[in-house]
Amino acid sequence: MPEKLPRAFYLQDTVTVARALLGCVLWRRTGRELLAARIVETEAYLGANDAASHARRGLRSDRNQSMYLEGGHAYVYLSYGMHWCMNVVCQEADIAEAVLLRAAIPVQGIEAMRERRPKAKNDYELMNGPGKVCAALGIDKSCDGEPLDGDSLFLTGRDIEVREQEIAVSKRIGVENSGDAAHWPLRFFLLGNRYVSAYRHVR
DNA sequence: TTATTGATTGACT
DNA sequence: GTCAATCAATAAA
Repeated sequence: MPEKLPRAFYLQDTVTVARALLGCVLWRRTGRELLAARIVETEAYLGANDAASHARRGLRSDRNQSMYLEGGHAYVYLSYGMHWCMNVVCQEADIAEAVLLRAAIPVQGIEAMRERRPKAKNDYELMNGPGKVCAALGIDKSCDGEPLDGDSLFLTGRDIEVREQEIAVSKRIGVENSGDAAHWPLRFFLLGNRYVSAYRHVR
């Protein structure tokens, strides 16, 4: 079992964390199952000054309060009233920056993932979207605010090499109505990787 | 108080 | 390409 990422990892610049998370592995234990997924797509959300963030203008609510935790915790919220999405919280407490996990490759427990994602017709559809990552791994409200070095939810470092030139950058998805922030280059993914979301647009 | 809007997904034309 | 599902947060009234 690789080492869990240390707390200091999450206190780096949030864009640095978003890039560094590519290739890292997210682990989820539910009962006797231990599931693992390699992250291949992330998006950075930069707190109060980011119009696309749930914490824009310093907004606080029951939903987003875990964004204000110290780096190294999970922020899990319900998207469109239906789908859970998971963020990795960054920065010190009260700085609401986070990285959305948008896509991953199955590493362990793929059969359990297929059961949780019956609509996936092939392996690259299991977790090629933020709601699908949470569905496949059984991540829901119970994970919100949880530390990322615990027993049921944790992250370990890269188990593959990732060169800087393999990291592609684009604007974020689904935030068109956020003014200038809609165009900020804060989405990061592995170039040409079949498991990323919206693959057809960036092949 | 009511209306609008999503950090999405999947079904359908 | 279009659109509905479904609900919490926010904006508007």
